[in-house]
Amino acid sequence: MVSNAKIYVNGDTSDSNNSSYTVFPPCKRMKHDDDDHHHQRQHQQYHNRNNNNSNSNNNNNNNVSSVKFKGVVPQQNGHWGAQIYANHQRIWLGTFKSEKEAAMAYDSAALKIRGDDSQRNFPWTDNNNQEPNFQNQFTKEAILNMIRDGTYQPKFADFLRIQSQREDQNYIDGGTASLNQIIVHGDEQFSCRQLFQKELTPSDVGIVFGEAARVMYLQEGGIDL
DNA sequence: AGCTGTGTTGAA
DNA sequence: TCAACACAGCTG
Repeated sequence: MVSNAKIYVNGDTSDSNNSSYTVFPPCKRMKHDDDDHHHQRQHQQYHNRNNNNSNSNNNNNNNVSSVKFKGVVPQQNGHWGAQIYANHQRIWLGTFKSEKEAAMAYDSAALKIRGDDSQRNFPWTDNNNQEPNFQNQFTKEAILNMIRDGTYQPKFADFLRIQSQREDQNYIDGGTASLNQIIVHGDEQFSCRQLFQKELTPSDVGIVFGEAARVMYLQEGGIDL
């Protein structure tokens, strides 16, 4: 259970603002607050299990939550274990501070073990639909080990980051025409290329367009800082 | 001592 | 296949 996990990119698009947020390694995370449970109720519709016993919401006697995720089991101390079964064996995926993390661990393991049409806890999103491509780089054992040691999510986040940078670069490389596009600003007209060559500082470029544009700036003869 | 993960069992 | 439960054994 050791990692330097920083961001968690899997799953939850019901987050209002973005698709990534700060996390801690498995079993090292802060307690989740109530809005976490709102998300879980939504997901329970997707993962439609236990719909019958709606009165189980009043979990009065013990630490077992009313919201059940597939492959997630409560631990004595309030933590959550994740597990998946394959060929008559339980594969333990680790323990987590929140049900949601454990449920995400299950989804990632299920994707590798059972494929992308397996039943999962969270729906597919723009982010996690790249997950099969990410997983194809690794063996099943490697994926499971990453899930267990907490490095899976940060590595997947790196994968997504690199992917989006490549897309940015492709846009610039293949976008010569758009560089020559004329922009009208007041009485003045200039091309996008002129903007690159004359108007922007490296920091401007970095802020507005990110790393890919910084490379473009350097290719155009800009000076790196 | 606290926690993790395995052993086991019964339900689906 | 799956989760509930108990607890052995590991770790800090």
